[in-house]
Amino acid sequence: MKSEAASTASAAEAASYSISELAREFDITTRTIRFYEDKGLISPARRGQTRVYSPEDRVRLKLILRGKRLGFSLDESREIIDMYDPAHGNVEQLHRLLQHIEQKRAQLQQQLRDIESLMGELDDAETRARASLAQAENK
Amino acid sequence: MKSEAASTASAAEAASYSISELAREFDITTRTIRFYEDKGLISPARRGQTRVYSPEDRVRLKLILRGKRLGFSLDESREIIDMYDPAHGNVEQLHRLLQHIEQKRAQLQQQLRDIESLMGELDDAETRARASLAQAENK
DNA sequence: GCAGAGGCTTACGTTAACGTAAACGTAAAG
DNA sequence: CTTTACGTTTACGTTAACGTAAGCCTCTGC
Repeated sequence: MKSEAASTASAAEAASYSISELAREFDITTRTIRFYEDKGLISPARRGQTRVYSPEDRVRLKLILRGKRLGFSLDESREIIDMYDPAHGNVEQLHRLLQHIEQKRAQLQQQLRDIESLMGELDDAETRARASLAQAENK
Repeated sequence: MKSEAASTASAAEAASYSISELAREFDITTRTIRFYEDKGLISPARRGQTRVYSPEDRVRLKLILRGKRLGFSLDESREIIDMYDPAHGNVEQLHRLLQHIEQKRAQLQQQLRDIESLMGELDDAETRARASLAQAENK
């Protein structure tokens, strides 16, 4: 039997991760992970002094990093993560949440358009570059 | 006859823009535009001291802002803009350019995947929020 | 002739997102 | 028993991307 995930030994003991394990997996530094905790984006458990990360913590980290790839600030990523929580109390807050979701959707749609046009331009640039290359070779 | 674009009077006099015109159009400050110039992203002409922006300058500005929406740094945007220039000299540079284009494409594809998943999660979040709302209303 | 309305330069200030380093604790390995 | 590996806190440093403000031209309308 192959060794299991990271720290789980036998049955269903809910895997946990050390800070350096996560750092390695996502190619970031431990400093970065602690920084995110400082900013209130993750709240790992503690065994004594040492941080112990749950699978949920790991998912949060993933969401943060995905946000980064999309150019989101940590505050924006926090907002998005909060949309996931079942913690939205009253009706007014729910309405605000829905508005917020709509805004994010609009932003993502703009990004889609931006990517589409940029992709086209990259195609053009490649075509021109290949043309220049061809001309350079048989000159 | 309706008044033409910004500063062009009669025939084909190649429109030009003042810094504040561009600032208004793109909803940024003049400081920001000058900052981009400082960083070598735009190089407007001068009439005396005053900056005079051509349509090409305006396009560059647009590209920078699109880059920002995609989370690019100014350096990255500069690289992308440079891909457009017909200034790639020798063969080696052309090969590097092609590699660069491929990298950007890969990055954009990752962003596409990220947007897709985030969109799906926004849908889920909306569904849950609407469910909570419905339950709150007929409780 | 002077008050605005722009425009310019120079320069210090600010925020986000970490980097870097010091100084210390602890547990397993040789 | 002392490396070695990993963990912790605290704190100052750094870079990008502007914001903000001061001080100074210059043209246009009244």
